[in-house]
Amino acid sequence: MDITFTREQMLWNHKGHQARGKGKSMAEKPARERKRGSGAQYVYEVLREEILDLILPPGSPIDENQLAERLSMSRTPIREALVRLAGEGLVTPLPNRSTVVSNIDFLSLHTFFDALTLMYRVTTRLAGEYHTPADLQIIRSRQADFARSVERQDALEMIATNREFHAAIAEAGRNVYFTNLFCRLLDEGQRILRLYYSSFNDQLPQRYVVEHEQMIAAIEARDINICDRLAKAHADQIVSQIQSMISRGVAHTIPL
Amino acid sequence: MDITFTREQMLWNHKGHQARGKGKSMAEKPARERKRGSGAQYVYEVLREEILDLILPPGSPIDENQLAERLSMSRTPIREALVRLAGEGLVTPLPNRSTVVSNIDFLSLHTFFDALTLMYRVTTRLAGEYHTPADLQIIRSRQADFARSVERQDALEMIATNREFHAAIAEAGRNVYFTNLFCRLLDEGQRILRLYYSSFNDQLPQRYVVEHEQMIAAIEARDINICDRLAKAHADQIVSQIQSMISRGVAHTIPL
DNA sequence: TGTATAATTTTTGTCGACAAAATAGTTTGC
DNA sequence: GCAAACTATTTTGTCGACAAAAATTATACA
Repeated sequence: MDITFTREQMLWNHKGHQARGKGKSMAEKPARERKRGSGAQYVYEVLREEILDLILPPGSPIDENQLAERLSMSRTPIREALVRLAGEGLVTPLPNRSTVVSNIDFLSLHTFFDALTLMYRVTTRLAGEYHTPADLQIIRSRQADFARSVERQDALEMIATNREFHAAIAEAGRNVYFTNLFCRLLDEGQRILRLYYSSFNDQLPQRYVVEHEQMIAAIEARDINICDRLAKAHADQIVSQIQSMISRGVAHTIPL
Repeated sequence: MDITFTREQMLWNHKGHQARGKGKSMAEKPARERKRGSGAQYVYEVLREEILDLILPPGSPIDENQLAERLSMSRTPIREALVRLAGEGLVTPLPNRSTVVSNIDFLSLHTFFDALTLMYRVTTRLAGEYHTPADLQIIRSRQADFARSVERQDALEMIATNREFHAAIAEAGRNVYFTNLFCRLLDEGQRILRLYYSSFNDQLPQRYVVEHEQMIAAIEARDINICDRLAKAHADQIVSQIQSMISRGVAHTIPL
């Protein structure tokens, strides 16, 4: 039940929407004069964003030569970026064949939801325990960003700002192991949500804003039990929304 | 409070004990005639093992040229392996300077223990939920290996077989996210335990054997509450042993 | 003698090239 | 007309080379 795309759909996505987003120029970068050592990092960031935004849809092959030409550098830093992305599971290298963007395995979603829920709980709990005033300030700022995108009914931005909000909470919990896993899960979740983002414009986001506020209050009060309960409720809410999106089956980025 | 080594200690470790273990030849590999595409994988495995066994101690720099010569291949596959290891946190790349084996951060050990304990619990719990008879067979086999190494009082083998036992339980839980994190934590734990393995020959391992048996029984009975409780007790036991080892401060691989 | 500067060596990050594998395309046989 | 075998092209994995950066050594100067 992996999601797959025909070659036409892939090309549609890739060519047609390649240069949208944060005003990237077609030439993609002035070419020469990059800082030494920043090459692979840059490729990594570009690819990561395109994968999470589904500009590179699941299953699509990544052509090293083409990328090298587009970003005007040699294949070496591109390969390094691909190895890193493979380590994070965003990309799957097929031996002696092209590397492809990892598929979204809908059959193992319960596994994903289990991990996501537990990480919601444990990071919020730890944030209640270890946060500093500076952390709270950042968290509140992220929450303001999220509320603004809900105001605007911008589903895509909601997904991104929601991610940043919870990532900030995780940071306040000060456990790299949990933060790393949680961010990986949030990334994976972003890919799934992007598939269904047109369903994201209902009454639920407003509820999320309220729940976020409650979580902030619980964190500030350092009441880890309430943190845990709120996080679990929030996670369950999100999980059931994703599940209902999937069962309704309105994937947005598989058009035509 | 990161652990550091003088250059002499590093050389002692590296040169003196490099070729011990599973009968690796000094030449390290027949050189030519490797399968295409296996190069980086091989380097990865060699480095990983040497890092976990502290043959390459924390903080020691990894010389790409030297490695390339030792394994008789070019720097390209070596760099790929290093990127992968960096992704797993076993190695830390210093920009424009050599990559070093990641330090063990004793100041953040509580963070490590938190994550380890939670993963012990959740993987055992999930194993109770999702295991198959085949899983149980593997788990029992790993437990037999562990019991044998306790019998032999071989502390180094205890560490390895204990790792495999719990990894098998995690596999039975069928959640890649948890399994991945757990294995990373077990690897990190292996490095710490190796530092103190001489303290590992007391009465505790026998107790671990018993606790393992109880966990197997709970998994087989599919009683996830007992699974959870036993896993927590087991984790607490191990954590407190490591803490007492550290407070006693008898590091074995920092000799002379 | 000690310290700051300059020259030298070592090491990393990137590049272009090449051979093994796989893919695509063409020819041959039935 | 279709399938199998062969050829050509594309693409990956690896290599050696080179330049930028850092580390090391040598030199100048107080």
